[in-house]
Order: sequence, then C-alpha cells, then structure tokens
Amino acid sequence: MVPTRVSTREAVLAAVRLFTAEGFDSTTMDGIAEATGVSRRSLFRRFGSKEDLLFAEHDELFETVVRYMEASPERPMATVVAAARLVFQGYVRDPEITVPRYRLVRAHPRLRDREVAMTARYQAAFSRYLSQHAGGDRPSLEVEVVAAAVIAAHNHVLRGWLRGPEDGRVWERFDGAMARVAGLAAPLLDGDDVPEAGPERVLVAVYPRGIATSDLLRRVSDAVARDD
Amino acid sequence: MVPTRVSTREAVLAAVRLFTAEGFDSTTMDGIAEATGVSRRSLFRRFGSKEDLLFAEHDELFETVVRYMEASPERPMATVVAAARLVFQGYVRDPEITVPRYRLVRAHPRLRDREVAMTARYQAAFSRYLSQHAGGDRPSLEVEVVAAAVIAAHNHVLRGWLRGPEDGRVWERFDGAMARVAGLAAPLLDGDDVPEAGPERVLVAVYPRGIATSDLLRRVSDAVARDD
DNA sequence: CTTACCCTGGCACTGAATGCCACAACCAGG
DNA sequence: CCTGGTTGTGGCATTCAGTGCCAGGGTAAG
Repeated sequence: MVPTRVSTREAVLAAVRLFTAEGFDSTTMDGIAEATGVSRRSLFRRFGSKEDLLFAEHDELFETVVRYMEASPERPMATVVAAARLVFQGYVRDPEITVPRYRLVRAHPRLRDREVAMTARYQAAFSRYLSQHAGGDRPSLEVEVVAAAVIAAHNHVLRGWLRGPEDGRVWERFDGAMARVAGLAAPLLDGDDVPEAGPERVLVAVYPRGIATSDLLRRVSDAVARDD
Repeated sequence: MVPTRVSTREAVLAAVRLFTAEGFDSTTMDGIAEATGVSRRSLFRRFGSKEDLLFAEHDELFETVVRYMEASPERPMATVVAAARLVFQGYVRDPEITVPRYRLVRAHPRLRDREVAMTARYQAAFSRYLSQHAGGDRPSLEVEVVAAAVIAAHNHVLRGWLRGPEDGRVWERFDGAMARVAGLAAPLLDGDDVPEAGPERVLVAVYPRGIATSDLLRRVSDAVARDD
C-alpha cells in the first residue's frame, strides 16, 4: 500500500481557497496541482473532476452514512434520522470547508447542481433503506415522501446554519425539525396498505359545487384516514 | 425577429437519437451540428452545453410552469398540485423524447445529476410560491417539506410511467398520489384553504372496508369527473 | 434606403478530461 | 537479498466541450 501524497481534506481545502480567491472558472487544475504539490494527472485520477474535488470529503461522508445504515437493522425511521444527523454533523464540524463552499455554490449554478445531486444521493439511500426494511421491492410512495421530507428538513436547518454559522442553537433546531418530520412520517410508514377483508363502509361527503377535484380527494383522504 | 433554423424540439429529438445510437460521451457536438443542420457554434449559443441540450424543452416547460403559478394567486396548494400536473403532462405527452432520455439518464450519472437539478428547480419554485402566499420572507420548514413531498410524489409516479409508458392508469395514479400528499400538507400549511361559499353537492360512495386508499380516491375521482 | 437588431457561422484558443506508458514505493514469499 | 505483483504517481499526447471575437445576412422600423 502506497500512502497518498496528500489527504483528501488537504486537497479540498486548497481547492476551496483557490476557488474563493480566483473564482471557480478561473482556477485551473494546473493551479491546484501546484498548490497541493500533487500532479494534475493524479488530481484527476483521485477526484474525477474539478467539481468533484470540491465535494470529495462529502463523498467520503456519504460512504460512511450508507455503511452506518446498513449496520442498523432496527427502528428504520430512527436510523434515518440519525443518518441525517451524521450528515448534518459533517457540515457543522468542518465550517472551514463547508461555509466558503456554500458561498461558491450559491454563486455558481453548476456547483449548485452538483450539491443538489449530493443531497439526492442521500435521499435515494434513505428511500432504499426504508424500503428494504418495509419489505418492499421498490420504494413506495410513502417511503419516498418520507425520505424527501427528511432531506428537506435537513437542508432547511442546514441552510440557516450556513448563512450564520455562529448560531448556537443549531442542534436544537435540527432536532426540532426532525421531530416534526418524524411525527409526519409515523402514520405514513405504519398503516395504509393492509387491505383486510370485511364489511362495506359508506362514505358521505358534502362539498361545494365547483370544488377542485384535488381538494375533494384530499378531503376524502382525510376522512378515510380519520375513520381508519 | 429572425426565425430560428430548427425548433428546440427537433434539436432535442436529434440529440436523443444520436445519444441513444452512439452513446452520450461518444457523440460530439460536431455530430449533432451535422445531424440538425445547425452549426456547432449556434448549438452552444442556444443550448449552453451538451447536457443542457438534452433537457432544453424541459427548461421551456419550467418557464411555463413558473408563469402559471405567478398567474394563480389563490388556493396555493391546489395551484402547486396543478403545476406538478403540468410538469407530469410535459413528460407523458412527449414519450418520444422523455422515455429514451430516461434510459440515458439511468445509465449516465452525470445526466442523472442534471435531471435531479431540474426537479430541484421545481421544488425551489414551489417553495418560493408557497412561501410568498403564506406571507413569509423565507420558506418555512413546513413549506419546504410540502414542496419536497409534492416533488417526491410526482417523481414516484413518473418513474413508474417511464418504466412502462403503456400504463393506462397513469393519471389516476398521479391524482391519487397528489391527493395523498395534499392530505399531508393541509395540516402543515396554515390559512391556505378557506372553503368558499356556493351550492353544495353530496357524494355517496359504497366501498369495501379495507380498500386501498389510492383505489378509493381513484373511484371518487372518476365519479366526480363523470358528474361534472 | 438606411439604421439598428439579432440570429447565424467560421475561427482560434483555453482548459477539462482521458488513455498510455514509465517509474517508484511497498509487500508478499523464495 | 531479489523477484514478481500491486498500487499510487508523473509526464505526454490527444480529444473535445465551451467561449470570445468578428463578419455576414436577413428582418423590422424609421
């Protein structure tokens, strides 16, 4: 095993500094190679592309999170929330990278897309995990909505922190948001799809003529849910 | 106004065909230029990049959807659901592009990221719209979760359709999923639904106990549609 | 007709990204 | 010690996406 010349973190840090100083587009891989002391060729080999370099340590975190979930076969929803916590911690613990990167991301649509892809990967991983532990072959609508909600809540709190990293109440905000989402998720992940045989029921709905069909369906959905 | 040499749709269609035949990476912009009869330079000017070319008509749809929402100041949640319906329709109505593109997207991580960025744009637009109509300066946690849920439900049904476009029940599935999400959203969002005055109608439905909620919603939807 | 505008195409150039090859460091087992 | 396999590394050449610049041509307004 040949040890790598520089750690991932060192390379990312150097890249973030250069991007911030000179702008993302103006910074060349030659420049980064010179700054890190690693050849241009090796940078491409290890990190794939200039954009990927900026998110390299985040990719490593993703691997960690996936392994964590795979090792947690019980209480799926709690595991997903804990996984989201790991991700959040990945940001909060390393503001030296994540905060300036957030500024770059906001200014650069291309980098923004790259970060969005990152969170989508988490969302897909959460969906897959929840689906497997519900015994489904493909993620159900409910599972995907829950995963999306967890990610949305995570990102909501995260963006707040990234705008003002001095905030001391981040973790309370995070746990509060997750509790809110978990409360939503519980009824979604439990009942619903157990079509048991039995006598018929009657639904009577009174509603204004001209109501949007989607609104009516929502009301019916609520009524049925209350009745179950 | 000088008319454009080829329509966006023609260009996208040509690109999709080339990508499918030769592979995305092996297809050069020179090749696309030759196939469309437009110079390489003009392709870059109009579509930005090789990836963007593949999603060009989708970008136009996005503009349409945003304008639609801006023109709908009432009943925000119903508007968002209708907007999602527009997006869904954009896919279903043009399988010649969307279905082969889906295959490309599944095979190419880079293209997948690009598509994810697309849906993220919708999600952000939905959040912004809901937030404005709730009188907030920034989207609240609730608003962002609802937007994420709508997008997740949309994508869930969409992926099902993309895997098997011959499915005749897509719209029922879509409306069922949206009704489910709208049911979730109602308690999350505050003053969104003021039941308007007007003559009322009565719906009586008889159905087996234990029926899947989505099935029930579909039946109700059909009945209302017949009655309108 | 003339002016302004805008879409178009050609050309040259930068730089990201990849394939190929050689080299150096480490780790077996003989 | 050395020998072969593995793995990270650097140099070199090449392809091609993407951009800036400029020139032509067609359209609409004055």
